[in-house]
This record gives sequence, C-alpha cells and structure tokens, in this order.
Amino acid sequence: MSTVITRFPPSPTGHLHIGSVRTALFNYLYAAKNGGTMVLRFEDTDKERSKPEFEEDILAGLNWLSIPYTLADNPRQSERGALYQPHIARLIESGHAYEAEEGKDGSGKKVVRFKNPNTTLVFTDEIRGEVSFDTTDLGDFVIAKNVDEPLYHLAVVIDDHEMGVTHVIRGEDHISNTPRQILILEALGFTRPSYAHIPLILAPDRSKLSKRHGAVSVNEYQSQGIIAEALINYLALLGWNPGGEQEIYTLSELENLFTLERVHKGGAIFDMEKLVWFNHEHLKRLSDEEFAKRLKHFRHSDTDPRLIPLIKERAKTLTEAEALIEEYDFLNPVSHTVELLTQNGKIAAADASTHLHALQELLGGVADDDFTPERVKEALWPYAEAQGRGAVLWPLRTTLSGREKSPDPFTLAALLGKKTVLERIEAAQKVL
RNA sequence: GGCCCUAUCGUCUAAUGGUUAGGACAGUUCCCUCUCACGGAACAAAUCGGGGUUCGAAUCCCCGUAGGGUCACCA
Repeated sequence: MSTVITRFPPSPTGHLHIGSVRTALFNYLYAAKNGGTMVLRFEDTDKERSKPEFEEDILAGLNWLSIPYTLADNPRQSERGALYQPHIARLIESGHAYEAEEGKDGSGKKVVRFKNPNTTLVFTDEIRGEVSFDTTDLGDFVIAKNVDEPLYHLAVVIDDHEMGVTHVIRGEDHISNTPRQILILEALGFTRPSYAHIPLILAPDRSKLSKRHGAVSVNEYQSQGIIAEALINYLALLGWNPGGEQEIYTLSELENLFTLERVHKGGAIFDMEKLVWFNHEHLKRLSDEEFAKRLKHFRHSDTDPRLIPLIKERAKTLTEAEALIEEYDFLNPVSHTVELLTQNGKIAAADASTHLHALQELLGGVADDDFTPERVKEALWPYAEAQGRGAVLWPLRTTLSGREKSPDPFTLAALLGKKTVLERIEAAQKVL
C-alpha cells in the first residue's frame, strides 16, 4: 500500500475561509492518522482574482492553527504551464479531446473540449458510498482555454497525479465535479484516487456560510480572541465525531482518532456560542504563563501576572480578557462613594463603618509576610459569620475594589498587600 | 428546472435491528456565594411524513416532503 498523500489546494482569491480550514484539517488529520502527508498547492489559474497577499494569508492562517503541510514543488498552477501542455496534446492526439473554434467573443480563438463518451460513471465515496452519474448531462465540456492553458478540472487531475495524491478529501460542493475529473483522468491513463466529500458548514438559516452571515475568515476569529486550539477542536467536531462523550480534544488526540467512516453526510450549522464555549475551556486549560503569553501577543502589552488567574477564570475570549484588564484596575488607587460602600443604602452607613473598623483591627493581626487569601479569610471569617456576611463583606470588598463586581475580598486583600488594604479602609471610613 | 447529496432535541451530536433515544452548547430553576466568575444539581427539549421488511426499525427498502449542492472559456 502506497503512502497516503492528501491535498489542500486553495485558490488565493480571498482570505482563508473557515470552511477551507475544516477541509484542510480533515485532510491533515486523515494523512496524520495514516502516516502520510498533506500537500499544499495554489490553484491560481484565475489570474484576475488570484493575489499573492491571499497566498500569504492562507499560509499564515495554517501556521497560526499549527496545521502542518508540505508545500508542493512549483506550488502555483500558474507556474506549472509546461507540465500541462504535453497532456493536452496527448488528449487531442488520442481523440479524447478536440479543439473547437467558438470563442464567446467571436474572435475565432480555439478552446479544447473533452469528447464525452456518454456513459454511466460510478465512483465510491468514502463517506457516501457509491455515487453514480450519467455523464451525458455534461456534454463535451471545455477543459482548456487553449492548447497551453488548462482549466480547473484538467489542472486538478494532472496536479493530483503529479503530486501522488492518493486521497481527495474536499467539500460536498465538489461532488458533481468528480465525474468530469474521473473522465479526464481515465483518458490520461492515471489511477483513480479515493474520494471523500465532506459536508458543508452552514449558516444559521441553513444556507452556505458567507460574508453576510458574519465572520468567515480565520483572521476574524483570531482578532475576536479565539485561540487556535479552540477553533481546531470546534471545527473537528463539526461534521465528525469519534463517538463517546468527550468534547475537548487536542490536535494530537484528533490525529489518533480521525477516521473518514465517522464523518457525517449532512451539513452542520456553525454556532458561534459553542465555539466561544470551547474557547473558554481551552483558555482555562492554559497555564498562567501560557495564558499571559497569548494575552501579551493579543494586546501587545504586558499584564500584571497577579491578575492572570482572576482573568483566566472569567474571560471566554482574549477580547473579553482585554476588557477585564481595563476593568480590574484594583492596583491603581480607587475611589469610594457611600452608595457603593453601602450597596445603595441596603447596608446602614454606620454599620459599614463599624464593620470596617473591626476588620481593620483583625487584619492588623495578620503577619505582613503571610498575607495570603487563606490567612486573610481565616482572620476575618468568624467576625463576618457572626455579624452577617453580606453586611461585612460587601463593604470590605467594595472598599478594596472600588467596584460593584470583582473577585472576592480575600483574594483582593492578598493582591493589594496589607499596607494598601489598611490605607483603603482608612479612605473608605472617611467617605462613610 | 435537470442531475447529485442529505434528513435524531433550537444547535453540535451518541446510539451501526433490541437503550426510559445518551451527552454537549444555548435556555429555565435550584445549590454554592457579599458581587462577578468558577463549580455542582435538576428541568425542558428530537428520531420529517407514509408505506413496507422484521418477533422487533432512529437504524434496512420504497414513495413522498423538506433542505442543500451543482449545472462557466471560476475554482
């Protein structure tokens, strides 16, 4: 059995699309699982729409996602012209194709058409089983603009053959292209690769996912604070499932589990909320150091390491993390209002003041060099229990944070240090 | 419209002839809790319809219906 070679052949006519990413991922996973490789080439025969910047964008996206690929020799179809010419000539010579004088502009230039044998063609799809077509419906389709320039179907067949592609795994939208390509490939005497057509990713209205439905390029998800691990995990499970009830997978786990047999036949709707859930799960699994690194890369500035655990627990995306950093400015001086300290009057100002005074005394008993959340809690808890936790802890927490919402007061106290804590209590007392 | 593909909770899915049809996201309720977050528990929610085959069908077959894809000198 020959080495498995799969392929990812994007046309550089736009940013790396989320659907393309999943196709690339499935191709990579299949190759990895079977000890093969995925080759990448650019199908840029459409000269008007193909742009170098999109090639770079596609490569950058794959790198960001850590999806490995092998760049083909002469990866651009536009630069492989010499390779196609003999095949076109051979097809004409053998009578499988002919030149036809019918330029649509009436200029008299000649295109090359494939001589359709008008038969029934059956191929086996690894996901769908046998699929049959009557090729008569296709007519004598055009396979080259002229004797030197191949069109998509011809170029694909020749490229796949030259690159030793054994498995063609692509979107369901290519299923009706397959008979044409098999016809050409057999006329050329090439061996048929295995085919697998994976279901499409759908918008919430079940139509093909496109720009009008929101983000479709990986860049956009990246800039929304989605991390690569989460996108990979989510996309892998859209239209495929290894069975069982595990949801969180790493790329290397997926490499071991992937099989085409378990790929679905029906399209799947893209659900941003579930992606965000996966993102939060993967974010929580990052070490504090790694989280800080990602965050730095995302917002281009450092974050106080003491804040990292607090943010990691709360932010579902790096964008949310960024917003939380703005919000969690506890380390800077805070200001107090009576409304805040008394929970809008729910707690009597006099009581709040009394409690703060008592807490001040208790905190004085905690050693400066042992000012941990646990120690602080130990010192204050009995008093809070006795006096009513809400009445005691709310004023303390708002005193320390200056905000309605924040982490708990013990964590904050340890974060700020004993000296600052006592200063803030003083300041709050003055307001009350 | 022709051809092709598909069909389990709102969404992603498990169950490959025998389960009270399971899990996850979202939703609701409750617990934990000074707030936010985390965590825990529970509730609600599905086999597109009709015929077969079978002791037994979400699962196999047929017919409908619905959705999608594709019909370029684009890829």
